[in-house]
Amino acid sequence: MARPLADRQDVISALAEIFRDHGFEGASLSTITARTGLGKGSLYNLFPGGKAEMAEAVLAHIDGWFRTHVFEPLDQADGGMAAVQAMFQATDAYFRSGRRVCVVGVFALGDARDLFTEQVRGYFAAWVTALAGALERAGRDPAQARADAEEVVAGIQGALVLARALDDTGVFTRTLARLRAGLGLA
Amino acid sequence: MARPLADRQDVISALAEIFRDHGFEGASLSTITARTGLGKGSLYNLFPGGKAEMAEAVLAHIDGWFRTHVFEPLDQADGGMAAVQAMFQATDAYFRSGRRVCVVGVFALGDARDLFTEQVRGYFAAWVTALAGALERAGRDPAQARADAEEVVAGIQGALVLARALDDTGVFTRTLARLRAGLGLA
DNA sequence: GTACGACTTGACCGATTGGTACAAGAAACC
DNA sequence: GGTTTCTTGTACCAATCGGTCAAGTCGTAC
Repeated sequence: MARPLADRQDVISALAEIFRDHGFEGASLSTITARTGLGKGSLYNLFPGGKAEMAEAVLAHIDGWFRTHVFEPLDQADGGMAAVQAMFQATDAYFRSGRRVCVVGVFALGDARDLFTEQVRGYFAAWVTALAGALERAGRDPAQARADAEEVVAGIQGALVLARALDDTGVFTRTLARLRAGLGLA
Repeated sequence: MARPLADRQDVISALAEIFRDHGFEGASLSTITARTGLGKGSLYNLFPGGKAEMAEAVLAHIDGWFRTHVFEPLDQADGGMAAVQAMFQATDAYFRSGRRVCVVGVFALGDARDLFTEQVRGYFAAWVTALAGALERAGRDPAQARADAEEVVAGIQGALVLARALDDTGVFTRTLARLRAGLGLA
């Protein structure tokens, strides 16, 4: 146990970018070894479960990030819209205004969904629920709050698809602004 | 040249469903032969370019469908909103209320985007442009029309992601209704 | 300095990938 | 029936896939 355990987090971050760019099937072990700089042995030492465990770690990492930076602030929101505003800012920063794409979204559309059903479902469900809760506390009736929340989350995901397809980050920025405006935010 | 050319269209339709379910990388030739019922020989006879040509044919097929059923009606719209209404209906029918996912969207997020950049870009660009045009003729100023069009197309794509992730077609139906309402439609 | 053990490496494994070659089969004309 | 033309299944190919593992490397403890 000599080693300082090093950089599991760094590896996971690198893996996240790889899965983001190539999807689950598209990320071959050779790409992974090339872009992480680690040999297969090291990878299987860190993730004995292979690619599936790597992807799981990435999903857990993302889930953790969103939980602390997005979901929990929304959960703790009092009746104001500050947390919702903050969510938009965090989202824009995280996705780099549409230059980055959502790994969970990529998995959701691809074959990988069947392997990670629960984590994919959980991520989006948590997001919608947290946002709906905050909107409800801000005065909307429950049904409206949920509908608005779904529209925002779907809008963000769709904007990512469009931004990537058109190779135009403007779409993402504009859509985010429209969604914000739709909730009555400046 | 004896054969009546048979069923290329049928094969393309089957291929579309395969790529829809598995993405480009995920659709292996063995799945394709299994689900189309055709041997490799037949497939390479129909599509000498292999998987790439199959995907291209699928994209072209989809593009054709949307052109005749969505884009052109929008282009020919007079000042009314009937064509926009029709678009929503056609979209809901095509995506089976979210049970089906958008092949072009799947390609856009995955590795395949780099192989089919132009077709992916073209599809979404045509959709946004056609819708924006119809909205503009219905009285919106150009910038607003384009923003609204982007929001609708992004919203649809995002709703597909969400519906698939949550395994809940309700999300798709509700989002479509909200988007319609946002344009002032009943 | 030596022994230990966590970590890394890269050759190697069988399975599967996309793609090719080709012989057998089926359909239309004579 | 014979011939020609096209279509089909299948055996095969090199390359690559995800994954394994024996052979090391190297920092630390003694």
